[in-house]
Amino acid sequence: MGLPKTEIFNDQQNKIALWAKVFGHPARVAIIQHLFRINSCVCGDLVEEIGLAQPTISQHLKELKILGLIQGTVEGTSVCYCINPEKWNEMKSEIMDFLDQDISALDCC
Amino acid sequence: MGLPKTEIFNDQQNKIALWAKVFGHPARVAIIQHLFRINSCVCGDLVEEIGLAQPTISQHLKELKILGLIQGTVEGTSVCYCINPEKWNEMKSEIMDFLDQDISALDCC
DNA sequence: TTTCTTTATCGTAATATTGCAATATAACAA
DNA sequence: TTGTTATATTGCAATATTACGATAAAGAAA
Repeated sequence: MGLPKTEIFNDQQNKIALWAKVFGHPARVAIIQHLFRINSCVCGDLVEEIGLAQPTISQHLKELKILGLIQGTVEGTSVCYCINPEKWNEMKSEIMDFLDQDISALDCC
Repeated sequence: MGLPKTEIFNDQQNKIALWAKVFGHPARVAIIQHLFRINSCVCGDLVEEIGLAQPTISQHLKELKILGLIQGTVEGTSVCYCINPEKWNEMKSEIMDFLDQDISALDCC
């Protein structure tokens, strides 16, 4: 035990859970916010910006990269990261579909 | 180690991470979807509906309850769960604020 | 009362996540 | 070549999460 039983859920449910999980840590939220704020790619300053050790940041970047939300471009010695707009919009619309259900008609106890 | 360093992030970042984390498991996504689909409260049938053991469902319900997204009303021997519309909308707008940033202007490498 | 039904809690095993020191890698500079 | 800089990977310790059997709690039914 200890592993989620993904096989008993449908693709949509598993996908939403995967998107949500990657935002389930404030460091990854902060990384995304920083990429939006500077409005371009970022090389190197994330370690100082976020305040975690370099290997830790690298690991969080990897998780965002695996889902395709960010992409890295090698620029000489450093790597520039930026948001992948297509993936971001794909994720956004899937999350919205889940969140944006009509709640006004709820007939509750 | 092993514990997230929440103190180095701001309240908004931590809150988004908390909301996201609760949806980071497909069982909790499925529970919410079921509550929306039947459009009323649900007593008892979640265990058969989801397909996990009763203590496991109870635990997932508790996590949704802690964040206030669902509420339980005791009905005799059973407990009826339903979505809390106010909390749902609060969560939704906070997540939307995070997701709904302008990506068209991104000047990337 | 006793029994049944329903949900919550406890305890525990298995796995996942977080964080970082140490080290590896890769490109540039001298 | 050697050194420097920036990022990735490895390895490991600490904590968190997931899942469920056993059991508790509480109201309903007999």
